[in-house]
Amino acid sequence: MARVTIEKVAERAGVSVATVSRALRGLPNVSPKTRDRVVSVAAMLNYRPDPNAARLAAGRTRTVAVGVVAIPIWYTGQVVSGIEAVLTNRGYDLTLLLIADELVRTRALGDVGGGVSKRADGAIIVDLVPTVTERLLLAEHRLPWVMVGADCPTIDSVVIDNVAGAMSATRHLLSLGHTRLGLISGGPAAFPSSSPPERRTGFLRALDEAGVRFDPNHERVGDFSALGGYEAMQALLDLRQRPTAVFAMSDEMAMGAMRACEEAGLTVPGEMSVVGFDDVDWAFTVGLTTVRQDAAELGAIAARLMIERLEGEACDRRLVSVPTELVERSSTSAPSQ
Amino acid sequence: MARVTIEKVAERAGVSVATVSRALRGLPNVSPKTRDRVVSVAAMLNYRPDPNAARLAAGRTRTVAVGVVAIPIWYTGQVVSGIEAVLTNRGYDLTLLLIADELVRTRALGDVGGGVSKRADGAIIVDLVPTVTERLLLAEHRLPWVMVGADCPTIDSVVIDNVAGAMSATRHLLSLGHTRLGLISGGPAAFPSSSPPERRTGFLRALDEAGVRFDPNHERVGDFSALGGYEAMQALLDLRQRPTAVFAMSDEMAMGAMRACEEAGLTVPGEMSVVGFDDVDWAFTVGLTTVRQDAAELGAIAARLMIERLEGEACDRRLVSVPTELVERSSTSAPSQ
DNA sequence: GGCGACGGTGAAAGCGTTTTCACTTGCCGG
DNA sequence: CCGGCAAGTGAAAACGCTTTCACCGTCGCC
Repeated sequence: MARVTIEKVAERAGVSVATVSRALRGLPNVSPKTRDRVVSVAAMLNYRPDPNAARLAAGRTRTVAVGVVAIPIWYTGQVVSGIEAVLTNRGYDLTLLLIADELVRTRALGDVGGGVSKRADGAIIVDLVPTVTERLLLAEHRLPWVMVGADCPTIDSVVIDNVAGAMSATRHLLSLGHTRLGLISGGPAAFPSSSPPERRTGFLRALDEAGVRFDPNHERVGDFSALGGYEAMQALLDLRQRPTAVFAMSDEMAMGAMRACEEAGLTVPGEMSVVGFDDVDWAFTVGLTTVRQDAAELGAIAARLMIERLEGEACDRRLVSVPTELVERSSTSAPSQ
Repeated sequence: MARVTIEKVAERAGVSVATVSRALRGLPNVSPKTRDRVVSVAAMLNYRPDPNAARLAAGRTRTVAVGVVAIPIWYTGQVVSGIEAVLTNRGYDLTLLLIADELVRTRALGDVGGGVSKRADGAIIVDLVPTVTERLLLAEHRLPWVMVGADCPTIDSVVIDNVAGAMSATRHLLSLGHTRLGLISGGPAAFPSSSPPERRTGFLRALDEAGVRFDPNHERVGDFSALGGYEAMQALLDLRQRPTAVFAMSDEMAMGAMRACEEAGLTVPGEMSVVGFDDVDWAFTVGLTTVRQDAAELGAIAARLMIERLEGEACDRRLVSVPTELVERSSTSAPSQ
């Protein structure tokens, strides 16, 4: 099965390689008759252009890089699969960049000129806000960027309204009559995203709105994992004056928190209400009240924005926000006396 | 910031491009002195070879394609992140191929000649067993393949011992005194992998070993999701003679199953024991007894095998099996009278 | 002291596309 | 009828590397 190149197609179709190239890519200035012939010859020979040659010649890769902090989180997986779906559909390749630590981060973002810019036409960054320095570097290599999960000024961003989401969760708790609320957050260090501070803001704003005071001691940081939530809740339970309800910034942390309660002999929601964030697929199995976000849709939108940037004409920076929705289940109730 | 090409480096270092190429890639036949000079000039100019040009010239891509069925599953995310880690570490790119349906599957596997073989040097397929026809097609384009999660004859495979894993779970249930066991499996249709039948085999073998009879009516298929497990368990609970314990082929299904029990007013493990498979990060939050597998490690091993195939000398087909481990928590106990 | 071998190097030929540019036609309007 | 313009086409120059091959010293060896 010898390599079939564009040249062979040209030969068999009795035209030049230039014409084949044009015909196959749907460019103008090819007569319908010629185009048909070329297309059918190509099909017959089962010709596939070599993407590398095309990339080299055209200077475009038809590839977008996706940078994520950590795949194994539910949220990340959803986003990536949303991106993948539309990218594949539009004939783009997707190259994964796992940004595990500072080192890799530098390699991927800072040094992006050599790193990414020759491998991809653009990059979608999931839940990672670039530093100012990094932003400058990005700008230098005129690569299109789109952020998902963080509203990054001057860069196309697709986000959820974390403030509103957190507020809805918090209001729900308040409306049930809770006045001593706990917060299981994710520290910037653990998860260098903008979501934690935003959700924190929403949480505090709802309290403020209701005139309820927040005891700073009632905030613990998890690392967005079940274990992190578990330990955070244990710490809260150790307090002499414990909260009667907690808002965890992710479902996984919420589940860890519920576990801690159970081990401490507290019933949920009887003695402790818990609300999470995400609505992961299995959240219903523990009756978790949570804030639903459609992470896959976030990814899909980001991919669409990217393709528009790559193929459409220049346009202003865009920001799209997809709504969240509180879903009430059985992990929350009025506080017991 | 003009493009810095290999030519510029050669110029500044006072050598030919050939020498630069050799020096930078650590090839022999370059004097240490020359190499040092080239390396430092390259660093100074911040030179990065264009991967596309390199691929075109060398005929190798330093990219491996990863085909997965569905990213959002815990298992898949783990595997991919394991792969990513070692690939990145060794200077390979990773391109993601989401194989969602038959259509894509054909495109990705069947048509692999044009599809993958020019984009990647090899492919790692996660949890998908290719049909015989597909295997022939793969063989045609001399691409190295490695399977993870399925022992595919003639192809390098890294797997866990599903039979043994399922047996350990089942024996555990039996040793507690259960004799009416239920099985929540994943149909081949829902999840075209070899794990479900293998786990089923292990389950049946353990029963057989113990001389316990299996009521075929006690098997329901989920789709490896929490919801699937939930519905499967509901069906089991509807039986006039229900099992007293069930083995679910994934933790997510197990959690759905536990939920169904709770809704039906059954206590776990009091009136129903449940054991899962995977040991997902949050399994401990519901006290799930389960069979732990290190999915990230599976991915890492697969990536290493792939790199060896690509860089090492030819060798026989390899099969590596990584052990599983039963972890006992609180979702299982002796049956109630 | 000659001779082959070998390490180090450069020139140049690809690799398989895309894209520019120049060159035909055929057609239209004047 | 002729000049000009547009559509259709091909030749050839990139694109930025890798790799082969030939070449030149230097060495070790008989």
